[in-house]
Amino acid sequence: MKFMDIGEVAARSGIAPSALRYYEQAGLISSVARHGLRRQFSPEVLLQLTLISMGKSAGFSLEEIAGMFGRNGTPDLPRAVLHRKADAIDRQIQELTALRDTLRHVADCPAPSHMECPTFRRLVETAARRAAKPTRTGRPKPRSAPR
Amino acid sequence: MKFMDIGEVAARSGIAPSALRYYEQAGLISSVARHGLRRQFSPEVLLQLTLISMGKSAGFSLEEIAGMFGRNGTPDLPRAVLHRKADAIDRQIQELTALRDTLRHVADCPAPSHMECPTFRRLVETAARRAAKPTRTGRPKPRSAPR
DNA sequence: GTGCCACTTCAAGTCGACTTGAGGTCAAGC
DNA sequence: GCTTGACCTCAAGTCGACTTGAAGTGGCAC
Repeated sequence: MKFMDIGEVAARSGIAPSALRYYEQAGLISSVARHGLRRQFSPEVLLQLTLISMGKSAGFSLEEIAGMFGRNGTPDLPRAVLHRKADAIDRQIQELTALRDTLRHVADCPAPSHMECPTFRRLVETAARRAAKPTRTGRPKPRSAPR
Repeated sequence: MKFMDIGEVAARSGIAPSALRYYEQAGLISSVARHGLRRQFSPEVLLQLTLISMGKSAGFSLEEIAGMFGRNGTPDLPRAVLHRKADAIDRQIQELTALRDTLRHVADCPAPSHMECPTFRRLVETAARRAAKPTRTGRPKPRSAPR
């Protein structure tokens, strides 16, 4: 029965209390009880928060994450949907790989202007072709600087 | 000398004219001339826009992207910085891979509650441990829904 | 030469994901 | 029993990345 109040969850997860309240309101996590006014969280929530962080860094919105992992943190979607999400992530990994390779290439390529380097153009054009594939399910998103 | 005006760039790149003006203002792209009031873009810009899209889907902010690829689209950063960016992307690929594997696991695992499945917990905890590594350079970011 | 329409600028609005601030509550230690 | 400090709620603010709207401009087809 060792429950944590929001400050401890924040300390253990590295997520601000205000964000945790926001997540609760959004239905991503839930507190198991109150001690006076204070929310009490079960240790379980830390695992859920890890899942949420993973989803966020994958570029999913909180709404999408809520869709993947129900309020209790365990996904209750049809297998097919989950596999489609996984496929979307695979495509994103492809894109990231292309970007990483492009970056490493330009770091090492001695050509004066990369725009004229055939290897560079090939890397970018290949990425463009892949991105043009009309298989968009999970999508790229902006980031906001952590404050 | 075949320059394009903004509508054509938008059509070819799939990026809205308003966004292209915003990018120009942010110093991510530049028009080569004006035809009356109208901006004229060189075909080069399409490659730059691909680079920008890649960066965005990697979770970089426009400012970071502007830092990676100068106004002319070719990076002019020290090699070390570029390699560090690439390393950050590598870490993100790791995270995405973990999330994908977790998703595929829950799709196929017959356990009634994933929270009690040891494989599930191991996957998530491994990801948590990796995320806890204090090697943060490139960071995860939220996404806004495409409209 | 006139009308159309794709462009232009600039200010304001929107959206997601939080944070901040004001004002309030309450359990625990003294 | 009183203070303290960690929590509470609710409204408003912020930030990045755009979009929208109003009002104007100018090349080109007719």
